[in-house]
Amino acid sequence: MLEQVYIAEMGKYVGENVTLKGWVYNRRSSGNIRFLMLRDGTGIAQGVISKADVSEQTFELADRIPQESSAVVKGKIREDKRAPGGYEILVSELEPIQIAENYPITKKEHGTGFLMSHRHLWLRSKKQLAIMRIRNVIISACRKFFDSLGFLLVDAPILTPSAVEGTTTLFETDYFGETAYLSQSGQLYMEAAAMAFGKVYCFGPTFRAEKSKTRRHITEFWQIEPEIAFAELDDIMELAEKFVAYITEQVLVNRAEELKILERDTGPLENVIPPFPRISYDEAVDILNKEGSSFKWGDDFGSPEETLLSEKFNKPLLVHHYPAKCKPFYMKRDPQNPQLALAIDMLAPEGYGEIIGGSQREDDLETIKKRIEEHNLPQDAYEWYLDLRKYGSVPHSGFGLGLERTITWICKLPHIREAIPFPRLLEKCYP
RNA sequence: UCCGGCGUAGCUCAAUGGUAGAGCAUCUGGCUGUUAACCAGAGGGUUGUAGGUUCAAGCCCUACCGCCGGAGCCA
Repeated sequence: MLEQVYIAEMGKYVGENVTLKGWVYNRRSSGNIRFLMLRDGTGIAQGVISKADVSEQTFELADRIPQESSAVVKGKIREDKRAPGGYEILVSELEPIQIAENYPITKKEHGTGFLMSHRHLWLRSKKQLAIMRIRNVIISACRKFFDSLGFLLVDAPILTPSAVEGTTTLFETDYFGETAYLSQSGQLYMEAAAMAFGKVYCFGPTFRAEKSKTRRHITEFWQIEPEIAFAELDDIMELAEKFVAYITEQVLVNRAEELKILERDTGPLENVIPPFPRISYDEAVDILNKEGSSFKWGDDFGSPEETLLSEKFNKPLLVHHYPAKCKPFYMKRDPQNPQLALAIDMLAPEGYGEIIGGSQREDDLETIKKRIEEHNLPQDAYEWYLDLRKYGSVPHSGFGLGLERTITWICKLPHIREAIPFPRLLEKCYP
């Protein structure tokens, strides 16, 4: 019985001889006993090598095999309280696959610049694995949530002919002699899809060439964007609440171990239960001014304002009815007050800022034509978009959730760059 | 793009303007249950680059490059 067993499953094989395959994470020794920590992506196992049990070469190898060497280990599994994880393998054979060169990431601390330039290796460490496992649960939760509500997943194109906003923040690329742009949102296409299928969402990478150099920005990030025909602002506020609560719950239920590795205090996450506080932009401005901020009505919130606001509440915060002038052309104006847009943002707690942005969309043909003009956008690029208002236009609404910002908050990471396997940052595209 | 901080051993950091050090990693040896093991020893440096001030510069000045943080920007 010598087939490969994954470390996470070790406990099922107590007393049996098994084969583990993995990489040397660390090794320790004491006299005639050697301890080899082996990782395989599912966990870390302690291998015990006693001088009496193995050949001289194997014992010698166990003492010298460098960190991150790949190896096949055979031996008997047993339970032992002294082993991290409660189980260990009594090694009878140790077969190296490749002897690693000097591994640059050592057991002591490293600076961020160094780690980022070794991102391909940094991913092997415990915390990075924990983050990626949480990311995976969040992605599954997003899909499960919308699928279970009868939404249709519709993939938006990544190469697009036009900009949703201006053209300053787009990555440009040559498209057979024409200019194409990397998508910064699937939203306009989701509006078309919603008119076709009712309730839809897309889930894919989006790109922004902004020269933003903050802990909240990467140039390539993933968004989940639902769009719903006949839905109004209140409907998507409720949906956004349930959505974020579901994601949080899924992480708490399925990734308790990983949250512990990240030393994440789960108290604030357990509190993420609807209803969330909802305040209007006007009320938000009042709060800011009361806190001594010199923020003026009509401006959009920057990071300091978002942080200040979200720290006033112990749940995600919904802010609605923003001034129309700081929001994009497709948002519907409030019929009660045309100065305002029917827009919402959700700010994550603990100072993590905006994780959701959404709105009810403008559904009147003449109004949206006027908006396109006002924003100096090329009308011909939006002909197909205007068609949606010509053929059975209905009220509709949607929002986008930034995946990496959500991960950053749930894991309480110091910077968004750790929330994605290979972050693309301002002027940095390596590895 | 702007503001601030920092660039010293493979890594993380020390070093009044006066002989460049420590921990980890590496190498050698020791230790029969280690938990980022520990103990002893060894090797490892054109102090980011280019100028300048000074009897003397890792340290002071200028420029450039790089990294970090923040702002602006940002469905």
